[in-house]
Amino acid sequence: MNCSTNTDKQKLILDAAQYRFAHYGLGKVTMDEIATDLGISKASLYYYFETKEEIFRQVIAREQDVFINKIEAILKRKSSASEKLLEYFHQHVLLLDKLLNLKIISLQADNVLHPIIRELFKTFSTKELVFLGSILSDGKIQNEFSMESPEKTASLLQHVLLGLRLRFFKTVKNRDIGEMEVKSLAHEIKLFSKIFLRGISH
Amino acid sequence: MNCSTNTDKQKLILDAAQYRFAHYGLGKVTMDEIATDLGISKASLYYYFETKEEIFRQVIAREQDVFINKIEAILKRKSSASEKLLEYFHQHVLLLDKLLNLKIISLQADNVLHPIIRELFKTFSTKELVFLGSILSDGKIQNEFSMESPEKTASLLQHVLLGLRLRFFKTVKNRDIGEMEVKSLAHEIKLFSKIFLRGISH
DNA sequence: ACCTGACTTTTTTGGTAGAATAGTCAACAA
DNA sequence: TTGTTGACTATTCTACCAAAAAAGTCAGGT
Repeated sequence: MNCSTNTDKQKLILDAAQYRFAHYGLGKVTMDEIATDLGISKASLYYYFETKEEIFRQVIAREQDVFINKIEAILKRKSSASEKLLEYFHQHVLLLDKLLNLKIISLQADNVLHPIIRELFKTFSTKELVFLGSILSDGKIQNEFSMESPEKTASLLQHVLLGLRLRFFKTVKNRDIGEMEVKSLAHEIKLFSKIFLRGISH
Repeated sequence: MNCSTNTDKQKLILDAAQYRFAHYGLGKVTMDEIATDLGISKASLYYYFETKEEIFRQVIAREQDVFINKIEAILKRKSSASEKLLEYFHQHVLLLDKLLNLKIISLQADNVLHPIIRELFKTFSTKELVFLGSILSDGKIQNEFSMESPEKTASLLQHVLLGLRLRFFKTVKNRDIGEMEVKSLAHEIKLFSKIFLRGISH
């Protein structure tokens, strides 16, 4: 679950694994390769981690942790709800970039994540939804936003963001996604955020 | 390309094929089945249509034609740009329902449409974009809407709609999508349309 | 406590034979 | 001439298996 209780050695392994995953994705990285990168044997990896999947899981978990922490820091600020939302959009794009490099969000259609990793995304998504809901709810209370249901609006917002991403991957899919492509998506999200904010402003 | 120049017999074939596709999808319908439904031989089908794929293409084309016609009718009305947009959203959901029944939008991940059918969707998408662009552009000229680029906004709108759809299919995927599920998506699109309209209103 | 080579088990891959289905055509009928 | 067909061929899908690759285990060494 947590990744803060990892030993230094475990962190080194996660680093090496992350480097490999970033290049080739989960399916195309072998335990032997990771081990060789670290100058140890494959069997040693199993001393520190139960399975290969568990390593992958923790690599994702680390990135998500970073995101969640940043997000919680945003919530504590004294800025307006609008500014918080904009900052959220920004961090959202940054996280996407990270996960993209890890080939976690499969660009291919065969996006069959193992249940455990799916679960990770699910709990992450839940946290994110709570976060969005509280920004919107706060904004409503402060008379900065105007909407019927902050919960439903938060859900919509989350769905639009995920949707734009999916749409994007679907059409780009061929060739690797480079910086330029991510910029393009970021740009679209920016335009959306403007209209959206205006749409819920009081 | 067109399907208005079809003979009566061809229309009957398309009807029979559509009925089958609606139940089982392209992959699970054989030419023999369609032929048997019509009480003719498979060879006869090839007298009227080049390939099985061509039949499927024309089935889709018919539905898209209906949509485009309705859309063009909307454009000619004297209603406000906002009302036109809302009507567009409405028709959009209806079309989705139709195509869903035809199992055209695959709910599975393996959404590998044949290039020809992909092309069909592409030209459809282009028409749709022009349509959206002109509504937004008109709205801007009439000082009803306020935005920097109607073209980019139209594109965003299209992407959001497609994205919400993709997101929806991805999460529902298991089991067939029934009326209830479509209602749920329609509901979300409705909420989006409210916020979006407010976001671009002058 | 940490590490490893040698091992077993599981998963992936590639090929292939047979079945299912798309698509063709010469001949027949209206 | 237009439409139809049974019998044909060509292509694609499926089920299967054996070999290769990779995951995962373990007894024993430092």
